[in-house]
Amino acid sequence: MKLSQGVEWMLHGVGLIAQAPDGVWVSRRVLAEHYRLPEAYLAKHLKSLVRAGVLVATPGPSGGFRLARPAAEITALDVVEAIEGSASPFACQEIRTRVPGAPAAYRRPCAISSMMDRAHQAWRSELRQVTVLDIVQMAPGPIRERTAARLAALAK
Amino acid sequence: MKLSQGVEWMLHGVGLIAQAPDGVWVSRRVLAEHYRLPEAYLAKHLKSLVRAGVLVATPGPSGGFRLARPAAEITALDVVEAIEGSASPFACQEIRTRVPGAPAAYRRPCAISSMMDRAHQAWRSELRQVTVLDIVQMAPGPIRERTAARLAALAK
DNA sequence: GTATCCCTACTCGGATAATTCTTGTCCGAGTAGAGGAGG
DNA sequence: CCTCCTCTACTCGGACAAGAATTATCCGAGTAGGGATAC
Repeated sequence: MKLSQGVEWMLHGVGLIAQAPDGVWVSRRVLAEHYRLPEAYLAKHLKSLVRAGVLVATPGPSGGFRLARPAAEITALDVVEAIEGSASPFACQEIRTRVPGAPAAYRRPCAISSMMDRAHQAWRSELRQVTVLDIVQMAPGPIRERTAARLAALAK
Repeated sequence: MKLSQGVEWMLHGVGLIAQAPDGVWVSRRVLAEHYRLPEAYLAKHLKSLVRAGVLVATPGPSGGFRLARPAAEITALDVVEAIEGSASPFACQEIRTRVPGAPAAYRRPCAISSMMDRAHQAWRSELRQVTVLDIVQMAPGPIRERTAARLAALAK
């Protein structure tokens, strides 16, 4: 079980985009240089976030990305599932039906599958309780100020 | 994020082994035929469970596997982590330190990493609350009886 | 009939390929802004 | 001086390779049980 490293990139990245002043679009070039990440691969994950409705993109010079909704209304789960998908990591293949003498279709859902689903929901619940705004506010003040100054310089 | 299908195989498989009478060792051949699974690949996962101390193996004719502890003392988490490892699916690479002007080592842990860890712990907590005994007892009675009869036949 | 020995067959364990998914990269379509020319 | 046009440069989006992890397989080391043999 392994999460794509794009999850970390985008959780940080969305936090950065959230700090951009109104009217400023953060391009993937700026994002890549800010975190020293491969720009080409970053594009793939940003595209996923646009598809999921978390970010909005605009082309052309001074184009880039901004949040589709207020930072307080975007949860970490939205970001994670935009990249990883919302499917449970456990894919039940109903191997219990392959036991000789077992019915082809059980009445009750598989207990193991139910347990794994509960665990998955618990995991999602934790991520749903944290918003992008929370992530931004948890960064140390000095760092946040420096970032704000750098983003403001883009609006010139 | 995807779990190995071996997780499903082994959660069911350990449940089957748990139903074996004392002195009966369930071989991987029996297990593979019971669930119609590829025997060779099954071996890999069974080996992981032995390494993790969940199962005990013995070679030779009428050899096989049995539980290393009472079924009530083995949790689903033990089985899952025996196969998938206990590491968090989120591997924080501290990209926050790559931001220009950021300190090389922060005092506080990364907020995003902490959040992902909390989610992982919530996931583990759910799986820790279910024991192998629970899994066995959740199976329908008729199925359980038929399985018990099949396992008893191995002791002849 | 009983004990001993040998041999067969079955078990698990580790080392070795094939396949799928993640990772990584590139180039093309489209657009906004700047600069120059004309009025 | 203002307006319009053109052109450039920058943006995102989709299609295309490389690497890693999972999936799948095989064969060898070792052991317990059964059968034959000797007593």
